[in-house]
Amino acid sequence: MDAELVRSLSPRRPAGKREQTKVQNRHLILEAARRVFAELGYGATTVRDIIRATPLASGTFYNYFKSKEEVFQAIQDESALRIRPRLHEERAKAATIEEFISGTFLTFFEFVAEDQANFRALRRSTDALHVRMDTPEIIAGFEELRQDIVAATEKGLFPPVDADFLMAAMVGVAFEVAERMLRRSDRGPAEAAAFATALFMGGINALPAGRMGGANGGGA
Amino acid sequence: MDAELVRSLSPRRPAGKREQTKVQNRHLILEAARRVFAELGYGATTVRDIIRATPLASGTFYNYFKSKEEVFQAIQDESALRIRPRLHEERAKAATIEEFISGTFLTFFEFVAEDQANFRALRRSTDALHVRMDTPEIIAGFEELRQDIVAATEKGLFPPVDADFLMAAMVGVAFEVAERMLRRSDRGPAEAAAFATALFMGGINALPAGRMGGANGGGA
Amino acid sequence: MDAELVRSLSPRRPAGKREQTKVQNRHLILEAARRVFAELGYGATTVRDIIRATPLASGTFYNYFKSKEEVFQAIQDESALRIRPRLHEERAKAATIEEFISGTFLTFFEFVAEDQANFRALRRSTDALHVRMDTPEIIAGFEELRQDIVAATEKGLFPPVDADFLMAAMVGVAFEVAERMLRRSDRGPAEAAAFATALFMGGINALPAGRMGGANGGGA
Amino acid sequence: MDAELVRSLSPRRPAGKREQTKVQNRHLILEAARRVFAELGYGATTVRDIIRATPLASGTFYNYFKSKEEVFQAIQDESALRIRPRLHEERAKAATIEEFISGTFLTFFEFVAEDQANFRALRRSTDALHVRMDTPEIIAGFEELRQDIVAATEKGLFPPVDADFLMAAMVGVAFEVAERMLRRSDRGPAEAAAFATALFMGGINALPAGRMGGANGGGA
DNA sequence: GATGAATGAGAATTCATTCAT
DNA sequence: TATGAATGAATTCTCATTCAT
Repeated sequence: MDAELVRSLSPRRPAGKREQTKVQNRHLILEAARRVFAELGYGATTVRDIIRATPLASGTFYNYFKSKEEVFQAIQDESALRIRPRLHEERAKAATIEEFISGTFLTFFEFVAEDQANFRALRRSTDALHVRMDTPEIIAGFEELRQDIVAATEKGLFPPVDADFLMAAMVGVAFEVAERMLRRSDRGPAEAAAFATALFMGGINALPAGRMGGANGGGA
Repeated sequence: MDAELVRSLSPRRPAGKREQTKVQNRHLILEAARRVFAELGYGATTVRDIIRATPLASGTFYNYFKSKEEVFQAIQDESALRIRPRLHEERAKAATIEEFISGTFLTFFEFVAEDQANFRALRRSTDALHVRMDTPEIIAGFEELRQDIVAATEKGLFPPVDADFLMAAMVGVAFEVAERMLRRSDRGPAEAAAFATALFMGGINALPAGRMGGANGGGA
Repeated sequence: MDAELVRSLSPRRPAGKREQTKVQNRHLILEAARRVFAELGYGATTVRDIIRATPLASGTFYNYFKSKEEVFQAIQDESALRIRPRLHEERAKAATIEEFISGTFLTFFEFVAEDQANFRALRRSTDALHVRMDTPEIIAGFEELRQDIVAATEKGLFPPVDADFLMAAMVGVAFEVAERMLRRSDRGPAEAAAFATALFMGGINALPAGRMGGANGGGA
Repeated sequence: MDAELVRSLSPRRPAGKREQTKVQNRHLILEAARRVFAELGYGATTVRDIIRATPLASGTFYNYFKSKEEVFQAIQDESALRIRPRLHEERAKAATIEEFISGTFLTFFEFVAEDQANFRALRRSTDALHVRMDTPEIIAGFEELRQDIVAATEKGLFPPVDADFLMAAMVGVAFEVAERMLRRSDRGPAEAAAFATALFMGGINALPAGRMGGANGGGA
């Protein structure tokens, strides 16, 4: 039985000094990276920049991450990990289309508003370059939305839509409207969600039927 | 009469060899850059990569562009310059909401389909990183859409919507659905446009009133 | 008790291998630079030339110096640091003008003779270009001479001279005569110093009064 | 007989348009170079910088000079060419040591004062790097001074000095004091010359005998 | 595991110079 | 002779990564 395993199983060594430092260092790096990405933008940031924003030594970085890509991904995944369950839960408990739609958007916009620093790292205001990294966790989030749509359709909540396109549309609206919201002082998460919800509520019934749908008169 | 003089007076002056080469070289670089960006993705591409994809010498690159950012921007602007007038024209001649909306989306999706190579440069297939560079020309395109919405609203074509959010929503749907479309073999520009149009046609009347709107029961 | 702790407590701590290497590398670079400057002249020397004259990697250079200017300055400062105290001491202990003057020149010319390699870096034998870098340390040396002159004047050792011009004159003679000395086989430090001393000894009393001087009929 | 020769001999083609432009262009380059050297310092200046400061094309530069070194040398030579005859004349007509010495220094300091821009290019105030290029013309000026000293010695004007060291001393004092003079507002050419003259007048008789002197007990 | 200096490949960029126009 | 874009060698410098301590 190896030492690592013993330690992780041991109920009365809840966080050895080593583990604590490890968690702490990882956190230090992630926090530093968040700040640096937000300041320099993803493209211009180098591993050195991140290390410099840290009290740690350069070699230490590589005990935690292989590259800036990996840190970036970790940051994105962390966000996704925090919001995905909330979104899914909202949709799971939705009894109506409206609850499904508005629950999704309101949760998302509220999250973005709380988590601005992070969101801004993706879309840096000061230069023209937007970056979005579709990490496995984020893609899973998209896929989950798609499946929730399919499930809702099967429950008869939704008409037979093209779930793939609908998911894309919701994602596009969510990200793009979120960005506008952050730039405006007259619109908060509630207004943004109201807007997006109304758009989809009105539109949803008019949509051409999707691939998995039943008998329908799809097409343009 | 000397050759130079003759040339400068000639109304159809065939643009001296010098000018011709300049135009040609600029083109050479832009084409090479397009290919390289599509292959390696924006982030991984270096100026050297672009030069290598060119018959030109390294120094020559710098006679035309200062950095890869600048070439990238030039490429994006070029695309925007090609599509913007088409989009605007579609909307200007729209007599109904439907023409406005479907004209915009169909034109956009058709452009993307034709121009795949370019659009793909934004998102390298093999990695998760999306980039979008909002060049002045592109931003102007967004703004133009916003103003066209305002104008249509004033003409009574649209109900009093939040033009900023509506523009953002259309942009988000356009880009995100376009990407899906490119990945799917069962959906082309016509289907994508039909989907997006239906969504907005249904939704538009349900939208809360915008900032410039008249008396209506908007809000969350 | 761990090794690090032991080391840090040890009063004769032999400067860990790391520190040793750092000092050594800095030295390696300075030595190489001295050689290269002497051979190619300051102007023609590149950072690469210096690195090549070193067993180190290119990046290592930049851990120690930012540019060839900085290495050059370090070399000059090092020289100045070695000679300044000697010069000052000579002058401080001078009981007569003659000791002041001859002590300064003899010390300088002897230093130059010992330190030829360095001095020659200022002037490449094969071309016409002289360079002199007035580093802070060197300027401080000039200023120290000026102040020593002022002090000697206040002690009544010197007549009330223009200390600024006198300093300049001594500096000019020192550098220019030193250079001649190095080119001649019939004159060494002793002769050069004798020459300069005689010049200033004879001339000093004839000088017009300086700015800080008392009542006298100076001027041209 | 070649065209160039014919042209240069022809009395009635005092300056064909071609020649005029040539002289003008050469002048343009020299003036631009003077400005740029004064601004950037010799080391940092590139041929491109000089060309940019000119209305001419890059290729044109090479019709006149091979490198920045050559332009620099031309500038220095031009100065030397202007002052050398004046200095020599002063010394040739000197009936006494004093006239020899003071004529030399006053002429030099006046020249420097008039010609500041030029002189400053050599010794750039804003950074630490001094450059002096001993062009053939300048070296000839030094040598001329040495020979004038020898001649004056032979005429019995000077005691039997070490002409080489004396020349060096005068050169050193001239350049170093000139620089101080330019930095001071309370001392002009007259004062600088008075200072230098007094120094050398007093000192000269005390100097050890030189190499070319008669029987003397020179040495330290 | 942490440290941080060394490494050296390679990226960005400049520059003197050429040469077709 | 003037022009100015093209050239590509050369230079500066950064960076991710390693590894002895």
